[in-house]
Amino acid sequence: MIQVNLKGTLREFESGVTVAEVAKSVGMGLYKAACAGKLDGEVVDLRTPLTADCTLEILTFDDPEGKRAYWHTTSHIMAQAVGRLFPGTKFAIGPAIENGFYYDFDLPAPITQDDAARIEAEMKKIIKEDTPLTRFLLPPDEAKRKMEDQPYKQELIDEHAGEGEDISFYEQGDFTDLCAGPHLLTTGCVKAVKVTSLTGAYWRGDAKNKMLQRVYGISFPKQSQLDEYLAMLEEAKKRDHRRLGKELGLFMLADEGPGFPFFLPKGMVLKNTLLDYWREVHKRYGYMEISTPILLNRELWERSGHWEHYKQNMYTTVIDDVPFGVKPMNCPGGMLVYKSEPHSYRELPMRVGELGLVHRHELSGTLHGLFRVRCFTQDDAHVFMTKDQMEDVIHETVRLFDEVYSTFGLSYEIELSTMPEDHIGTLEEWEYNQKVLSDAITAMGKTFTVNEGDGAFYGPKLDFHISDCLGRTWQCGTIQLDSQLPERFELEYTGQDNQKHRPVMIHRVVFGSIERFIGVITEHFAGAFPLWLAPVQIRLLPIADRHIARLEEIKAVLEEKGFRVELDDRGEKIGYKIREAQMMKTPYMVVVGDRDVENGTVAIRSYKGGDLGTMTLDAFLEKIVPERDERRLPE
RNA sequence: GCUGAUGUGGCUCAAUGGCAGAGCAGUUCACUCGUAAUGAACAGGUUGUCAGUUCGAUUCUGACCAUCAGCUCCA
Repeated sequence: MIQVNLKGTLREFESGVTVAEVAKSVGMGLYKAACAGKLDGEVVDLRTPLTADCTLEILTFDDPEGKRAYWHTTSHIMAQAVGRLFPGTKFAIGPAIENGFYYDFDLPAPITQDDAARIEAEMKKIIKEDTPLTRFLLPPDEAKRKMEDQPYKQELIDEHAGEGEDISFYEQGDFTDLCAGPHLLTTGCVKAVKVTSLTGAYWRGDAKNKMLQRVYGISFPKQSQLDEYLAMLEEAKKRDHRRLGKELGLFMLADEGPGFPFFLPKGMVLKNTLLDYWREVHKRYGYMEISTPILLNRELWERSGHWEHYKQNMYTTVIDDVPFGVKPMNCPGGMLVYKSEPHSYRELPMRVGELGLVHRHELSGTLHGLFRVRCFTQDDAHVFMTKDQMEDVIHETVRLFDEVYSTFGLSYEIELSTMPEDHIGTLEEWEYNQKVLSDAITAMGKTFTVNEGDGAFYGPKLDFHISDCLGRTWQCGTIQLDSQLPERFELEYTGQDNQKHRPVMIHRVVFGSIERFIGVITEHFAGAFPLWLAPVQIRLLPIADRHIARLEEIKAVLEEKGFRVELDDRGEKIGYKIREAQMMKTPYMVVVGDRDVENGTVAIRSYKGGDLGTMTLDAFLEKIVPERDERRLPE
């Protein structure tokens, strides 16, 4: 007999009892919902036998690991369905992902959108068949024989062969796949499924390899959960910044300049308001501001290393027979500014900001609204410092990030990106700088994940991925630690000891790119910006033409207080004007009719709250001035 | 860049190998109205571009351009 600790309760079982059987003993509900087990902290398959005293937790769809097992099983069901519908299919891989799963196939012929419906129907059939999944192990050579007509599986087996362990397989009826698991017990445990999209994807994610067909899907234990998920996708579609950007008149893109956004008057108000805010914050944190040229000669880019490591993304031209590069980053210009005069240790840390317009030739297929463009404004800054100021400067920078992001109600996750293959500097320098970054962030009580090999070519970086209200994440801020450029540009400061020393520096952006940030907050707020950001803050709506004069007086008062106001003097009914102001997501509407002119009042309507009733203009101002000045978020 | 899809007035979308249509938006006129669409009239298109097939192409074919879903890449 063995003792199993189930959520603090000790239970006795025969040795060899499986995780699934333990779940069954607790109750059918948990047995049916079980996706995997957590045995002494390790995720295991439901078929795993228990042979010693242990602590066990039954994982369901509500646990992240249980969800993975659920989706992974659904991906096997999809593979089985595709195998049945398209004989001769070669199977690649089919993992669970953040939202659902995919499976990559090498198909005899390309599949179309109609096939997606057929695959989904076949999957439902397999679910109905309720076939058990069984698990078995084979040594590598036998595994290869079992998968002899599957070239991609052969490659995967070869990779595992070196580890000297047997290969784990799962089988469900007419479909077998090598897989470490864990998996559900039968195909019938999966309830609601949906094939979400079809696309191409390279084998092993390498553009040199063959492109396979990737089929994405998602599944849930209840139809209602699937419906909810699909409704969430609809909501995300409505919030798409490309759609809202058009509807709200913020920006446009033209065929004549792919990836080069045009800002329209309302978008320009938004952009300038963000930049005003940025300047206010950075001034408070002791930053200076500079501006460096967009075009600089090739010799500079060679010195900075960009010519060697970033040329494929740079636009170039020739002026008076001299080759020039359009800046893809602001740093080299910043280096020249630092070098233009001698510096003392007393000036350090020296914080130099630049709202720099950079151009990068991104691949055409990667362009995406304002999220991925070929020309954007970085809210860049370089902080030059001594080595022993590094930690303080990083802390101060993270505090600045915290302040800015919380102003927008955005939360974030930190990623540490380490040395890429294509880099400058020694391994020792990289490791030292990576440690400085990770220690600094840990000392602040913050956690981070590591993104191996994803640093900039000149140094490691902390990337700030901010998540919007739908839980999607976007990389915006980054702090990059750089000891290479100061070396290459021979930057110096005079120390207390009257000797020349080399400073270190960080590159950092908070918004990342103003363009991307505008896209992110547009989706985050669903276009209904907080009062301080709204391009039009108040719209004035006369009931009839005779009320226009009174609203013109009100307009003058509001504008005098610095508000952005529009008067809708068209000869339309009040309902029509309100509808339009609502659709433009205008925070406040001021309605004036006979009653208001007589009583000296205004009728206020807010975008979020509807009709707020009648008040004096002063009372209205008392409400909205602090709302704007404190940059309050919408409720 | 790669794989697949798409491209019709400002927007959303119809239709067809034989004169391209609707709603919204726009303009004009009437209405002067109290919290999400007043009515009428008018105007608006070389169907992404360039070739080809055809008596005739917006429709079929090809190339290119752009966009979309992903891959790769990235602020």
